[in-house]
Amino acid sequence: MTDQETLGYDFETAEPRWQAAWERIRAFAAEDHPAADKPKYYVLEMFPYPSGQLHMGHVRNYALGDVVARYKRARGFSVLHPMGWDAFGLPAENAARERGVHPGQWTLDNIASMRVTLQRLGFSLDWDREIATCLPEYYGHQQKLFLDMLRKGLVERRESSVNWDPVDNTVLANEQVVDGRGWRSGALIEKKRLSQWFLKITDFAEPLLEGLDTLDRWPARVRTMQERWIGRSEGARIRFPLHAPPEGFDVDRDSVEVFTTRPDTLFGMSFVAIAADHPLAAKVAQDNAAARDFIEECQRLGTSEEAIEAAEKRGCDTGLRVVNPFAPDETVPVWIANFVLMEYGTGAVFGCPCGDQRDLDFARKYALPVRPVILPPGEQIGSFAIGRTAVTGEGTLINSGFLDGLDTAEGKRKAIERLEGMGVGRGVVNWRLRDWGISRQRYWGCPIPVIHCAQCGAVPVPDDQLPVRLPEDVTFDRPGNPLDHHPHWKHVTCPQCGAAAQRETDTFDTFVDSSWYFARFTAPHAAGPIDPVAANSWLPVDQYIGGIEHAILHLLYARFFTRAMHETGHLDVDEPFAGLFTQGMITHESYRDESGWLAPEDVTRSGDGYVRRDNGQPVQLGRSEKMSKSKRNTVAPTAIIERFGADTARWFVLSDSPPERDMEWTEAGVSASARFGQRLYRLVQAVSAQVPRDASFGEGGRSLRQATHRTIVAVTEALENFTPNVAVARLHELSAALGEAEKSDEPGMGAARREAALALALLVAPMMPHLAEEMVALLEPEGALVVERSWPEALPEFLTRDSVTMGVQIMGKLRGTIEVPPDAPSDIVLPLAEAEPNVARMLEGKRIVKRIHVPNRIVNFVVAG
RNA sequence: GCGAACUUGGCGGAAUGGUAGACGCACGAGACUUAAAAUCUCGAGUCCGCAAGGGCGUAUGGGUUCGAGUCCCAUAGUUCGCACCA
Repeated sequence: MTDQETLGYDFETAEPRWQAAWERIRAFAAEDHPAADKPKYYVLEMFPYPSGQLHMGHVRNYALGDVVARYKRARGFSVLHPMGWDAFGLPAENAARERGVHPGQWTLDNIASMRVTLQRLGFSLDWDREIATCLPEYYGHQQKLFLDMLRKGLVERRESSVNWDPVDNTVLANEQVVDGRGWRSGALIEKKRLSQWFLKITDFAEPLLEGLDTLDRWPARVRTMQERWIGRSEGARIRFPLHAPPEGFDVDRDSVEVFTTRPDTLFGMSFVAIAADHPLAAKVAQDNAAARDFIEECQRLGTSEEAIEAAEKRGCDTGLRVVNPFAPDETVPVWIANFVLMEYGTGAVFGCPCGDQRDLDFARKYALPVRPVILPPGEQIGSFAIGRTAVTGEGTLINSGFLDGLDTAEGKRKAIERLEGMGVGRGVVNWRLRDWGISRQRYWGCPIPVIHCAQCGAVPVPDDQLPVRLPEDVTFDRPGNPLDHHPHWKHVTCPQCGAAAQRETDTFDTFVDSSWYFARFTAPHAAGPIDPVAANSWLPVDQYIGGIEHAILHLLYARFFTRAMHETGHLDVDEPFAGLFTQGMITHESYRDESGWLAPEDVTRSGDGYVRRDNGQPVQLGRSEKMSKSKRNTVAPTAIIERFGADTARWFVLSDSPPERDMEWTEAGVSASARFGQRLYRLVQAVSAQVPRDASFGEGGRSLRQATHRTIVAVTEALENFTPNVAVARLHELSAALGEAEKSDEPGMGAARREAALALALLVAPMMPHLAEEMVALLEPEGALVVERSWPEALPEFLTRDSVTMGVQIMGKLRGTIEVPPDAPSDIVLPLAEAEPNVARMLEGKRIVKRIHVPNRIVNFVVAG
């Protein structure tokens, strides 16, 4: 016997039936422009990468978005809720190399099967607006956007470093570098300089930072993370001339410019450190074998900041010395250090061991001098010494010549003033944010629409030749970029002079694809990239929903791109996402035995533990963690839909955990959700069978009506607050009240039950839309579809309470409760509280010092003696 | 390493600074049943107590407050991000 044969509600036939009914009336098609008589609401979930199978994380993400979309539609908004595919990327190329499938075919097949799953889940999506970034109908417009930015001066070409695998002769992504080695070849990777395209996001550093203040419906932590990422800091650039330069070096030409946020500590400088890829380091390395080896070693760390920062702090003395402008008699050594980043500031820092922990560690390691220049508050100048801990806070400057006695802020000001007066430095604002390198040496991405000509340089592909299409006939039988190997694709003539020229064979970073898709959704069939009228009327996205892992890069790139599209005349908005919600992961227990990880369907509960289904042998239970293929602790949405139906899957992912937190997937939880759906159906069946449609309310049923209308308020509030788990709890309570009412023969209870049943149906609809339709069809067979109905309204007369229960505390500890009328004044409440038997007993022999009464909430007696 | 966050019964979690543990899961007892499943009813943080009631309790240690899960400081553990995964 299958699960559903024992059940009353047959989701297997009902779900497709209602999906067809919605389709028939095109219930989810958005207007080209939001209807004039309705407020607009654009709800968007981060579109998926078509990896092959929809996973539970997607179900949670899209179920959340669908709750918002359906709720807002019921509240009378003109809703835009589209879906598409982030379809370019490395996994398709990996599949091509590993299995010989063409990346395009692999991707389109994946899209086809994932679309079916999304549709079976019954999401209220406007499928007419579907886009896939790997199709020329999408990426051609992206090429146009890029060229517009190029013409506007927002694009630059310059050199930067990549991870190079010398065995596979290919560029590796950071995630393909494992412990400094290529993931396939195992070769030690090297840094390699390549000419690449950059989008000048740093031009927008200030507005991107300031714009964060306007995003009041973003999680504070995401705003903080972006703020830190952009990293505005005030400080100084200081130029140190070389002291007694060796042969071939020049005092000024080879001087070192540093950026510092602590110019006040310049008197404590004991070394200067430069990045391994600093030009001066390269120059030193020409005839310094030790430096050469050290630089080579640094390059093996790869390009990821994480690897560089986590590595042991090491350095190599170049033998050069520079002069401290504040102490011209002193010179300090110049070191190459593996913790200095070329990308930040000037690629060089001065080391003040007193004021910076990293500098102090470095100085101790290489026996460099440590001069105390900051006196922390409460320390005495005579006894203060620096041990293993630097003074990273503020203090009073000491041993610092003209800065002596000043505090940190004043010291910075004076130091900069003096540096500027001497002409060796100036106060500057520095940003941590770096320009966005968008060139990728890969096939499965959007071609960069540029032609390289020996005479004319980098020439944009003329607009009328767009899109530059990816060639289909490519091979993956050798490493490197197939576009580069292709027999004729890159060989073209220069659009300007007609001479033989070469196409750019790099493609865009896939983050470019996802930086404007929300705008394309507003007019997905427009002839140009963006229809400004549609974009300006639908944007910004009112509610954007996705994973916290995108808190920085994707969201920052999209914010930048929107500003860049504004500047190139494609739209008039600056911030793409007015509201942001970041949802947590789905986790599951993991199981293993000596043969390795086991899938949930291979194990079963037995007593206190788990055993294998096939041989009954006990299984070790691992902790609950993110569903992943490697741990085999995944649960396929398709399997759940088949066994329990879409509504159960949706209900479960929404029910237990607050959506921003991780949620644990459990078998018991899913079946509980299925049971609740059946319970609702039975309750409504009973009402439909027992209560005539024209039953009148009369005097009875007030308590059920109160429960109904309070639930309407509570569920509405929960959905507005993005806490569907709380809505679920309140709906459980209303269903319990409705079940209880079946036993009552109060006159008027029938009508109250009908009212409760209909409210239940409408309130669960955003979460379980198919079941809701079924429930309403039982109650009102000729009535409108739920998707055409508006959200229920609570009647105020049922929201008032007859009495409230208040806690009574003594010294903040609960000693009893009292029943009082709502909003009862202190002269009624306090005597009642004091008279409560247990309270009275505890108050005996004590003197009440203070009586605290918070109406409807609490009474607290402070006592003495 | 740096940045950001999270931590409440056996489990998921609820709680405008005001009765901690709503709601659900798992568990136990009972009803229905030839039996099981399903369904329904009741119970339950923990310790002491026959009970009434009391002690303790929201990761750990401190602080602010009449009152702290909630605010502040420190510590621990876990998670996310670190610019070529998406």
